[in-house]
Amino acid sequence: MSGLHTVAKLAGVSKSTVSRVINNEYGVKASTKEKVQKAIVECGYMANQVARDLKSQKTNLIGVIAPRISSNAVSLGLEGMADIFEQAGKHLLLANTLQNNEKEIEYIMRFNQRRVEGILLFATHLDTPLIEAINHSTVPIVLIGQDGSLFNIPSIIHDDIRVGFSAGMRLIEAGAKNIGFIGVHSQDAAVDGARYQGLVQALQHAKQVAPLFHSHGEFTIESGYQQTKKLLMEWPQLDALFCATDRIAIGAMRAITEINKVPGKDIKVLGVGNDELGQVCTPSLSTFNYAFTLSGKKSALMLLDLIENKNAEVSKLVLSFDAIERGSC
Amino acid sequence: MSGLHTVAKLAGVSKSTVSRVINNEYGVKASTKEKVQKAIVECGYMANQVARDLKSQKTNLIGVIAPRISSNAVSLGLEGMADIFEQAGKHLLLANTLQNNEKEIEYIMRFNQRRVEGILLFATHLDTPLIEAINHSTVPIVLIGQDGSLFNIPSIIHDDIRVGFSAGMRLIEAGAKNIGFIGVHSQDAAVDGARYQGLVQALQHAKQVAPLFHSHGEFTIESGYQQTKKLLMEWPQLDALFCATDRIAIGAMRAITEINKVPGKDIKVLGVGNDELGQVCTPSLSTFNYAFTLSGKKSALMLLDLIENKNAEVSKLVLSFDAIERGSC
DNA sequence: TTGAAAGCGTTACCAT
DNA sequence: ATGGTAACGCTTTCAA
Repeated sequence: MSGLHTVAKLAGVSKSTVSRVINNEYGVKASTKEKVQKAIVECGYMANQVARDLKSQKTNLIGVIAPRISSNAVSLGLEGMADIFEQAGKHLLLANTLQNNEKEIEYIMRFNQRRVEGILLFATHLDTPLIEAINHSTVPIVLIGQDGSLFNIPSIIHDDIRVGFSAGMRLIEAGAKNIGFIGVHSQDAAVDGARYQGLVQALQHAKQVAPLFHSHGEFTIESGYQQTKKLLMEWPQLDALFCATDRIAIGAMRAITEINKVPGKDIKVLGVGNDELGQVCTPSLSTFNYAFTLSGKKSALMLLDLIENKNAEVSKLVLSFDAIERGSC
Repeated sequence: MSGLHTVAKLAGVSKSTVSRVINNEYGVKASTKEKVQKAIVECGYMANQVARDLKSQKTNLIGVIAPRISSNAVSLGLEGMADIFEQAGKHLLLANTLQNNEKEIEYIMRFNQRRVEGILLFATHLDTPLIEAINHSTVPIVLIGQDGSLFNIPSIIHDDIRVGFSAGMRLIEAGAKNIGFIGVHSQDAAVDGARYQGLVQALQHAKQVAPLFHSHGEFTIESGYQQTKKLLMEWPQLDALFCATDRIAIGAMRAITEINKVPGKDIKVLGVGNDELGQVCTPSLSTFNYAFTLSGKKSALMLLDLIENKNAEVSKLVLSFDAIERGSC
């Protein structure tokens, strides 16, 4: 691939002049400009962004680290941030960690080496090694999905405690007395911890007995199904189930249906996220609408702000949600 | 951010020596190695990959261009390719075009400027400007979802004609006489064109009348719903519907249910893709399993092959599918 | 075992 | 209006 040098020789001018033509700078005679442009097409010149980045000390690159690209929260979030960064002229460097915590840390380092201007991190946990890795990062990092504000990490989160609280209130209003909770792994402070806490607070607030159980599993329909199957045996008095995600809730409804109980009648079910799956299943799933696309946009804007003004104007942003009333509660 | 130079001064050695230590090269005295390593941590040195890339003329970067990140086909495909590239030590540069054909071409150029080693392009069409852009690319490009083999563009495609044919046969065997087709936009030769063609061939093969209609719309549930609503008025004799995607089929089933007909009984419905939505809806959707994750993996492998051995060993790869029998047919 | 210097492809400054 | 040259941060060759 030919460089500036080749073009210069071909056009009989200096590299400087070619550079000026390429960058549309003033002070180039029209005739030489043409000569150069002809030479450019002749040898199929294509600017080398790597060299430019080195020279200008600016890459226009943003790193994104996700635990699972194909999940609803991530793929919608990606879509939102891609939109913002596209407008800002930034390119996206994407890493899929498959929930591997070491990879997460490795990519923070690799992206720093690549001189990205900032990193967006979809998090499903937040432990000491990760916090340290984030603190060691030269470039700003915005956390999505976990609250890192205690450690001075700018974060975009959903209102997880309040969603748990609202869920509790909705179930109580629907007449539930024996409420269970199905979460995910316990390291996930947002999805597993906060949503459960909110539920507990609602029950206390309404002077009801504490939740029957707090079960832990995966983010999948299958996991929701398997857990519920067992839990139904164990807790025959169960009359309401709050699930940390819609997929879990959908699995739960299948298990409930299988023992000839009716979700929404015998056992109320509530999910979180407003996954499209909940619209088409039977009964349709009552849930909470989480603004995933918006979380991507907001985190992108926050990161851009952090990149431009080195000091953060906002250190934490809590996204609201809407209750979605459907068949299961 | 401090560079090799700073470390060198701090350790009292030359840049060359520091470079050797960083890259674990032989021939550095243990004592100096230690000195250097101490200096490295002291000034928080972090290798500059941009400079390395420029020097080595190698970026380990792969560009991915997609029309819609959050779609099933793309997000699963991304997941598959991310896995392969991670193992190969490549990083992913991601662009979301939102179906904007010009952006597609723009990103092919931008990625070339960034000196990516190859590009993976999820395509929903293939017109002359795009073909030319691909031919002008210095780096290899693999097409996903459209057949570019006529133009010598390496492609990974699904067996779209055969899926249409199979759909036709399935519907005929189920007793259908009046079959309609709902596709997408007509520029999508794979999803709209090939799947319809296959259906036509099946009907010919079985000596049945041609499809009642070939309708065009979007890739959404809503679009499937709206189209079907109209089509049901227009074609009261309709007893089977082949939809180019599962989402369209799900929308169609809703419209059918709304006029008090039963999908799978009064009107057979078949989709394509095996979206999870089809598992949970009622009736569950009969469809064809498309290997989206695999398409990502295969395209990644094909691209890597193209990057290493400049000549392609395989120019086109057609992925197979399985029939999924559920409630709607 | 170590260092000096060239060079990767740009841009920017200083001359002319 | 144009050219020469240094510099961005690194690797690599050649010498010492």
